[in-house]
Amino acid sequence: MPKKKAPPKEATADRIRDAADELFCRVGYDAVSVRDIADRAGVNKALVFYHFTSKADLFERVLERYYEAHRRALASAFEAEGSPRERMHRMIDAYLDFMAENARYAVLVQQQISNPETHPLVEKNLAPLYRWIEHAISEVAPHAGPGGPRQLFVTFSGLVINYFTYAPMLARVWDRDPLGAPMLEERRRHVHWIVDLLLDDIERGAP
Amino acid sequence: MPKKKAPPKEATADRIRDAADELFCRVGYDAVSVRDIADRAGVNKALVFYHFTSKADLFERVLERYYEAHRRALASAFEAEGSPRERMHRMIDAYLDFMAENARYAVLVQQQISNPETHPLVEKNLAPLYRWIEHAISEVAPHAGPGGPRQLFVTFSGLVINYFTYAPMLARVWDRDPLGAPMLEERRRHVHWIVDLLLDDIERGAP
DNA sequence: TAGCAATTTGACCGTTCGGTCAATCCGGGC
DNA sequence: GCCCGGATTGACCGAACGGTCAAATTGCTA
Repeated sequence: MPKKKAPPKEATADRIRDAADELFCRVGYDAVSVRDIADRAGVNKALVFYHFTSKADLFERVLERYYEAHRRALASAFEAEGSPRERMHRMIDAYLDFMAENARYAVLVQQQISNPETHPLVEKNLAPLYRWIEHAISEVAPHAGPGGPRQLFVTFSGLVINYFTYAPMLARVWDRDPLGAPMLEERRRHVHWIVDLLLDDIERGAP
Repeated sequence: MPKKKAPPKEATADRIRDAADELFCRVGYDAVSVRDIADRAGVNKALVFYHFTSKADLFERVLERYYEAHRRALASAFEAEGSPRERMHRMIDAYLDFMAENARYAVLVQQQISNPETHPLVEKNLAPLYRWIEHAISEVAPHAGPGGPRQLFVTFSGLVINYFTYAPMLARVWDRDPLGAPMLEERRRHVHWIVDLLLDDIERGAP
């Protein structure tokens, strides 16, 4: 019975990557040391460099998993049947669900986008995803200009992701947990309300 | 003739703070060393610790200047005369102008908000500002719920600030400079278009 | 010109960083 | 029992970090 020769071996690399995931998301890339990651994973620091070539490589692996999950969530929501407007609403729901499940990802992606040092990674992973979203939006808002897909992409994306990046501060300003079910539902209804208002006005021939 | 005894002395601390400003905004707090700051300011590293008690203190000074300018820009725009809707539009214009002039501030503020380590600073500087904005919004959208000031605050704020945090990536995805005058104007019209649509629907008694 | 205080400097400190390496551990096939 | 290759370890490296300090410089007043 030729068993897999590495039942716990893959699990070790996974544990390291999971530990890195949580720490990177919580305090950012620079503020986390490889020692921190190894400690949290319960392994020797040198083992991190056995399974990953460098700290930057480990970071890329963490990001790639998120990017791929992000892309799959949006694509499956948008590519199913229904009117363009229905598919847009479904895509926004999928984006909200994905962010609610991976709240820490919002911080990582904002860090990535705004840091010029990591732009090769952004170009490889995020830019194609965002080109695809902009294309999807152009199905419901075909015209260029202030109401066109270029601006709507930033707006729709910000409506969702900004809520999660603001969440730590909102928890202090409000008296309720912004990531709890009631507030998430309120946000969801808010975003859909806006999307419908914008699409209504665009169908009406504006602006 | 009793001159000021420090014509270039204040300028030294200012040069250090300006150098720190640019570097912190460009690559973030952790990725900048005190040596980098001193080199860019053209002074000895020890001089940084003569004028500021620590690297963290220097960072706070940089942030405070932005927070204060941010607060003044919004307050003067909103507190002048006009209907609530006019004042809301003016406030958004002031926010856009402020961000266009201090594009790097958007990155710093997002970093601050999403990093739990710096929450004492956020509580002291940002939270009061954001409480004030939410109160201002409640003048034009008094009702709670999905169309209420709580959600509108996140939305309006994100409509503006997210454009600037995304700018480095948008410059790669689009073929035009998102911070150039034409695209900034397109964004401005886009945001005002949305604000009017939302306020129209709220006045109509929704949602 | 002497003296004093504020400013500026270079040399230095202990710590932590990312990364390397030889040595050890361990389970499966002969 | 032995060996072998992948997995794991502790010890170690040079570099860079934030921060300190005594000494030197500067500019003003007497």
